[in-house]
Amino acid sequence: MARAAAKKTPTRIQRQKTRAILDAALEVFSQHGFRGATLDQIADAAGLSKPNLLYYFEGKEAIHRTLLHRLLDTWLDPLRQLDPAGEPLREIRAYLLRKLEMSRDYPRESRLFANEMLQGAPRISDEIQGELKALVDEKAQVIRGWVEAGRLAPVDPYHLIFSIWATTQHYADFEVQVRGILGAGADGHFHDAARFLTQLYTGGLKPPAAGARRRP
Amino acid sequence: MARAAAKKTPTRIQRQKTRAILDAALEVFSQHGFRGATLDQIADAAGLSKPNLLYYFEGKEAIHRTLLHRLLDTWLDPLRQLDPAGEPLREIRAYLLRKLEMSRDYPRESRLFANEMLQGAPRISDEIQGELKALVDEKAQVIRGWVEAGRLAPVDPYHLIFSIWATTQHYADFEVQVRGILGAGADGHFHDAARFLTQLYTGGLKPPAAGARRRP
DNA sequence: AGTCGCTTTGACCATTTGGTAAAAACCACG
DNA sequence: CGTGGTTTTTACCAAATGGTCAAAGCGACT
Repeated sequence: MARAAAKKTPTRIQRQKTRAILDAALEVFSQHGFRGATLDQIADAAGLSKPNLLYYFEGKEAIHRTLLHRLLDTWLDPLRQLDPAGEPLREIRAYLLRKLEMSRDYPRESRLFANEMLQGAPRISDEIQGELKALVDEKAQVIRGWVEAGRLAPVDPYHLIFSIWATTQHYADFEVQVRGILGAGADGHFHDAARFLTQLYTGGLKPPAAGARRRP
Repeated sequence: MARAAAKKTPTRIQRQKTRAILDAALEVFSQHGFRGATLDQIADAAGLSKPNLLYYFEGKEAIHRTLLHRLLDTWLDPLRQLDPAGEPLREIRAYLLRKLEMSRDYPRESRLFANEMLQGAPRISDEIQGELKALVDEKAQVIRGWVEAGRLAPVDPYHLIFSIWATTQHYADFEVQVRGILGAGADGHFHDAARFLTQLYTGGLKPPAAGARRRP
């Protein structure tokens, strides 16, 4: 009994099917949430029969858990790259843009994560209070350092990070709303979002001084 | 057969039970999503039996639909109050704070809405492209006017609104994450959030000019 | 007190859904 | 080409779930 659980070198077919299943599951889970998704849907999307699906994974939970674990790593990458040695504003802007790109390129992952958070993170609360918190604490320290050195306006590092998460992930998680309001037009809105957010974080909304309009 | 559907004046009991049901349903739907919620859970939370529950509502969908419809109205109120005659920055800040308060005081509503968006808004896509879009278009026009009058930095009105939604609702929708990172301490973080967001939208992150630290 | 209409209950159903068992089909490798 | 392990399928379950129905209970008003 090989049963995917085994740690032996996986067969070509095993790797192949496992990937297909995870991809299908990501699609389904991210759209319907854990309970809303059914094994039949996933099996169908993966092009397998339900029992066949269960040959590769222990059960529904196992698939979901696997997805979530893999996701967290990718998800935190942009923040990991925040360079303490870099120029503060530039670093933050770069981080923001990386996150925005992730929302554009991996909306399903974003929604999977959002779903889990909404339900109270019953399946990854450990990672949140562990891995995630550790990284955020570390980077918050970096930002605090910048503030104390007078290289950044005196802001709360944690809420700064939250706001970046919120604004960027919004474009993936609330995509229907965004499209519904902007019109179903091409995805050009990601470009506009990048421009807007850059300006917001850099300069705020204060109007340019009265006499100085057009070219500073 | 009275069946709550009837438009006649509702009985005292009818009003009372209907309220209890909707409140219970809000609790359950907002935490588990539409498919994740069960009639038994809702009936239980409302203190009724399942058949009794179904005496007041046509079915699961009907309850959900009712909640969503009522919600939308409350939800858009803060934006409706944005006053075209007010001072731009002050108006936007006030709007932001109103939204933040809603996240603090009505997190369940926020999550219900978020859940629906995540699933692709299958049950309120009409309202989004209708009522909601109309209001947003109107207020975006107001903001655009402020920009053109040079009373506000030249920003995209739509993305400005999106960012306000995102940052404020984040505190309700991702509450577990926020608490997990900040520590389960008192809800003081809403105060900090208000302070941070005010600063972000007003002045951005640029550090104060070198010589000018402490008192402008 | 009696009665008519609103409210509640208990017993049931049909479907859906996560999951299992065992046989059949397949495939790589000697 | 046969054989041992890997995959896949067919046939089933038991539990959960949305929903129905008819009978019983209750309450307000005459």
